Amino acid sequence: MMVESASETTRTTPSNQNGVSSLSSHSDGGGGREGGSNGDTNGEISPVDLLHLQQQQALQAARQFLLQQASGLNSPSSNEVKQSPVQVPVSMAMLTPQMISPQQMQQILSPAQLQALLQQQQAIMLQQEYYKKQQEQLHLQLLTQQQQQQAGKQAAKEQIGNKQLAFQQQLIQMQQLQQQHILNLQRQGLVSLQPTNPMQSLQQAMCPGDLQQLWKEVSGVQSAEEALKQQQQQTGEGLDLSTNSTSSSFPKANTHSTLHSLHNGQSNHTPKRDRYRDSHEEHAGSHPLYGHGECKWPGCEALCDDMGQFIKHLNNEHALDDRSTAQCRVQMQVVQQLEIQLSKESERLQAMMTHLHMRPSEPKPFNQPLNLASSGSLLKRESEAYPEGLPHPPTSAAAPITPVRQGPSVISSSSLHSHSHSHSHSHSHSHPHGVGPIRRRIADKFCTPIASELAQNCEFYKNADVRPPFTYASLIRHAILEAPDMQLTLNEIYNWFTRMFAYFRRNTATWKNAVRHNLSLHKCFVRVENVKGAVWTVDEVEYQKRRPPKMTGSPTLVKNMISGLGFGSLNASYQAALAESSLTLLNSQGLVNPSSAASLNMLHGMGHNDVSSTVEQVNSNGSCSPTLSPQQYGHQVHVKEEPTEVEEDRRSVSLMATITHGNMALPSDRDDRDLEDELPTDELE
DNA sequence: TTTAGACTAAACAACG
DNA sequence: ACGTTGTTTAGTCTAA
Repeated sequence: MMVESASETTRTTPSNQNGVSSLSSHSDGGGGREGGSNGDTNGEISPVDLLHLQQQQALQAARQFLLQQASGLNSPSSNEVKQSPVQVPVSMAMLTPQMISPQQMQQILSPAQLQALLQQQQAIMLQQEYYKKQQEQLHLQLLTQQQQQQAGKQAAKEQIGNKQLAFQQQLIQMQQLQQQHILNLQRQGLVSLQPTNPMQSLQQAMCPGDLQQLWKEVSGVQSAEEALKQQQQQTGEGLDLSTNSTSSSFPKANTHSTLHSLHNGQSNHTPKRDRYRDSHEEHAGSHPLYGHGECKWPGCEALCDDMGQFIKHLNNEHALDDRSTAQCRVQMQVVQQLEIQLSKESERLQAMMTHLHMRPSEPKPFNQPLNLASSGSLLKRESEAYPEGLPHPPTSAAAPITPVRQGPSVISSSSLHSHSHSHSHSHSHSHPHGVGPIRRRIADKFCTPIASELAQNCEFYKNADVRPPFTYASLIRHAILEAPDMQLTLNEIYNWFTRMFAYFRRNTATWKNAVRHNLSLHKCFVRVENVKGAVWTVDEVEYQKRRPPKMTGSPTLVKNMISGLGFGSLNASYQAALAESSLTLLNSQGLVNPSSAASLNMLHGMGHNDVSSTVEQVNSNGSCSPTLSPQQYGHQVHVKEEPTEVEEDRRSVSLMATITHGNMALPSDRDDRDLEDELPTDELE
């Protein structure tokens, strides 16, 4: 029967996550918009080969790096990350804002940039070596101190212990610094190849609030240690262990670091050079987090003589706590970014080679990363619908395209999220039922890819009673396109709403009325008489006709949004936007089936020549009138007559949106159909 | 200030 | 008679 607000989720809604408050900081950076940097490679063979080689090198390096990073995620406790008490907000903070820009930035790495990235990775390796050497020195110092201790007996025990503590904390700080530095370099490599300050580029890539939150979690230990170290420096040698354990204002982290240090100290009697002799033991009892005699936990590198000691260390030092959880998240992010970059670069390579009529050396082994396989149903279907027979239309089309008028899809949903929430929140008072109007303009203005946004924040909307920042029309369209046959009955649309959004599990009469109203009002929704009854489909052409071209590619808007997101380099950002648009076009065009090429052309003929609308049109479905079989057309009852209307959400689906489904901080993202069983709402039709 | 889009509310009709 | 589905109109709010 009715979907009578079955589960009135009364959980506290993190409605106002104080994220980025204003997108519209009117700081006109005034940077010149430069065209896409990736020029055509229609030169001779040698540059082409060079490109190819560079791409291959980049892929190889990324692959290796990815493997290293991914192996670090196989921690036994990794599955328990979701137990974080602030699961939804934290995951949101992780997923949404700071993920967008670097990932989309990385799409535009030119071959030269790729090479620079390679060099940076080599630099990372060198710096890792440097850190390791420094750590070794520290270990050696500790070792000599221990020997001195034993020689000097217990007279100066406390004092030496303090020295040891200082060294140990120095060591830990070094490790933390190393981890942080590596992360920074990675992000820097993904975001910008300019040799700027790592933290600066990191901040460019992430929203300040989230950056702060993330690093607050991750570097909690470090900050504690820094405080401790400062304390030590101030008090000289007068800090004893008791003081250490009692005076710290970071009890948890401090306890951890102390244990950590002590543990390191205990295992110090095996110098690093000796550890390499025992490398054969590591293979006896292999553990993904154990290698070369040390703990591979990010930022740890504690020395463990054997597997048993390592297991002990793992259980003691890396148990399920906030710190481990935070580190896990960071590692997850690293892996995600690398995976995304890998897939992007693979695709780019494929496109380049196809464009140059070269045969791929390998049949796209990394074209579909693992996480992509477990993505949302819509995108999964789209990826499954990848036309193998087609000569990969993106390749020839994407490279020459200079999407000058492209709306900044690169900005997309990142900062929109919290903004929209606060927005709808601020207006909910005017509606007695708490059903504030969906702030359509938000999604419209900022070119939110609804698929991306939904894919990213799927779990959030499912659980939090937060109004999604999309119009009813876009939501309905998304629901319909997500359906297996791209058609839904009204009741199924209802169910999709209640399934996907906790917000729509109450005030059913209101929003259902709105859904029906939208279905009837908008010409893009076509009612089709089916065997079982009436179903609703989406007419993509009509849907695309609804958008006004006025906003597309507004330079001031682009600049505002870029500056509002805190991008440091406007040129780089804009190039990223340009390349993003072309790349998303590339990505989504790969999903085009032959029949949709006509609609594509038709759209161009209709004057919708901006890339974004084309991309959305293509990616959302692939055919103009989705899945209308001839007899369905024959039974079509009613075609509404509606003047052209405007609708938001015609952007591209970025692959990264699907990547985030692999986020393990979130519950496994099953198919939507599976979720229907969970909800006590009506599926009884 | 005007205008257009989106939302809410409601009336109404058709249908099972 | 009742609930669902679908259409239509009116009013309000917001942003351009």
